[in-house]
Amino acid sequence: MSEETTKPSNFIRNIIKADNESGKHGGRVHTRFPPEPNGYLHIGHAKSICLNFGLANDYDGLCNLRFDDTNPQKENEEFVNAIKEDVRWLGFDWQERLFFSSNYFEQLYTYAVQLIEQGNAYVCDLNAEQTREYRGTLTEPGKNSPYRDRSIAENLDLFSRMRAGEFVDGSKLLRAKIDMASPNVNMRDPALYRIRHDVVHHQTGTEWCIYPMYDYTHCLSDSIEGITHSVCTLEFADHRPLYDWFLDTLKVECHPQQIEFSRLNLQYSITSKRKLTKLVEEGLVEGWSDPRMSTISGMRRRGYPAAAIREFCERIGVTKSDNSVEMEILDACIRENLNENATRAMVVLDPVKVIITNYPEDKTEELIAPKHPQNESMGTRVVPFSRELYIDRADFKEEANNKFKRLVKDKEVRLRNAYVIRCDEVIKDEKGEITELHCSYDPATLGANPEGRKVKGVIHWVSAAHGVKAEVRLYDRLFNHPHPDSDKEVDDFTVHLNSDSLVTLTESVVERSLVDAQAGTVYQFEREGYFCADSELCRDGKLVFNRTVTLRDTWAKIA
RNA sequence: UGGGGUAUCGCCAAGCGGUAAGGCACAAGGUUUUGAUCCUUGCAUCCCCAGGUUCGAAUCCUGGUACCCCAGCCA
Repeated sequence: MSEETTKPSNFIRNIIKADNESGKHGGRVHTRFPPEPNGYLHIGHAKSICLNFGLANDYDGLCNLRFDDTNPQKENEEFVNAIKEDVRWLGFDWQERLFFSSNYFEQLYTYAVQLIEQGNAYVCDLNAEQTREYRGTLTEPGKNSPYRDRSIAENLDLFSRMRAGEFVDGSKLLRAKIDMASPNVNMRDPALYRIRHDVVHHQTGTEWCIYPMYDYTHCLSDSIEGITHSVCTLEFADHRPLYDWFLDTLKVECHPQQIEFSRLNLQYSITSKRKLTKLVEEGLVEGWSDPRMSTISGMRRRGYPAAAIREFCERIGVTKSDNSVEMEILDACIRENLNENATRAMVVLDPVKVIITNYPEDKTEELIAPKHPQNESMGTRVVPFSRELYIDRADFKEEANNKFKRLVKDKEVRLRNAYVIRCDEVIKDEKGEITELHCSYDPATLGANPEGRKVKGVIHWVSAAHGVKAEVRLYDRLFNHPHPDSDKEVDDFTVHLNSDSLVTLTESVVERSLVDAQAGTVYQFEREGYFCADSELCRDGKLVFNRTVTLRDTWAKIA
């Protein structure tokens, strides 16, 4: 795709268009997605991934995957691998451009030495608490560190000894010498390097005992990679002067442009890595890929198609304004995709037995049903019909007004893809619970409307002898508060956890064609919703389906 | 008068001085062997507020107001 694109405009695309016209970066577009491997990616990252890779794609540019791995205490290889898998699954390709900030540690060290030589950085002996005190507050300027005016020679010596491991953690810091009175606290002599012994970095092992800070590392990594547009979220806008300061002060050739956009806030979910980590670590969910999680791996296991997530990221747009996106937009994207692509099936979630009293006991018909009612090319499936069936308990009432378009005692209903039946008798146990419905079928109604009467209701069913038992997991939103992580009334967001977010059905019966369901495949269980064969729980012939999303249900609103 | 950012329909969001796109949601019809899908129609005389400039302002100017972010040796 070139610049002549149909994608909706946004302010970043406008900047790129203007840059391309003025020749600012030589007409190049080179972005990067820079995750820190300290957790799994979530829907907010998906927005950033789609933006960065999408921009590169639309303007014939490139997008790198770069792990921002400067804090070995929180990072590990598991996260690196999970992130790569998620980005790839989302449909993006970094080709040979997989990088780590740690690839540049040596270069970064050299730049730091240059800063010291230029008199732009110094080694500071203040401890953490003192550093904070010297920094001042938002409304009061800070004051200069007593170590600020060490000689260049002393700084050079100290810094090389920091690297050599002569000093203990926290005893020294390399700091930029900028302005302790800056109204922007980020400019008050920010830390460049801290000392960290006793940690093994997932990429560099124990080679280093000093690690560079984000602000220092990020801009230079961008510059080294020849990034043109360094897109990040709004909270980094205050860091932009620092981003530019490092690049200007070091007089590097490539000076990328940092552009900030607002992060996604999805209602009834959480997009904070720290809080998602808490859910996992405290066992409040079944791991990072729990289908209720807003993680990419959770959504994948839930059955959300990658294309639907990409479409969602497209629809919500990119701006700098605070937002609160309704879950309905995501749901609409999921349904739109799955309605078009998912094979149809009949599944009885909560079975009650139906006996067709006028149907021969030993007979079975192999009825043919389309895999998709609007798309013949998807083919057909065989649905066995016999004397004993299951229908859903919710699809029967002994008495109901004619708004209830399902089975009612002494009334008729259409069995989807099969015959019209009438309920003649209701059998109950001693507790009054319905155990069987005795019905009669009209043999003339297979693929034809009954003579002289209209049957408007259609319900789904499964042949008792041919259906297969399965576990069905009904998922709902994980939280029952639209903004669980910004409710100032409570001190712990977990109080907003929805206790009904998972309802497990163990007695469901699926039609025979589903026994071979491949993990990850999403089906439409007609009249119920979209369900995905679980990738972790379908084992040894056991069938487990996750509800991806329900069908739109206008009846539920009325009833 | 610490700094930075944002304010257009319930939600998201175009708009860049020429007279308010689109999507979601919602409402009303039609088709339908999924109360699904699909189709049709409706849905901001008004763009945070108040002044001003202009033939003309959501777009420019001035002054307010509200909300978000920043004081990690996290990113």
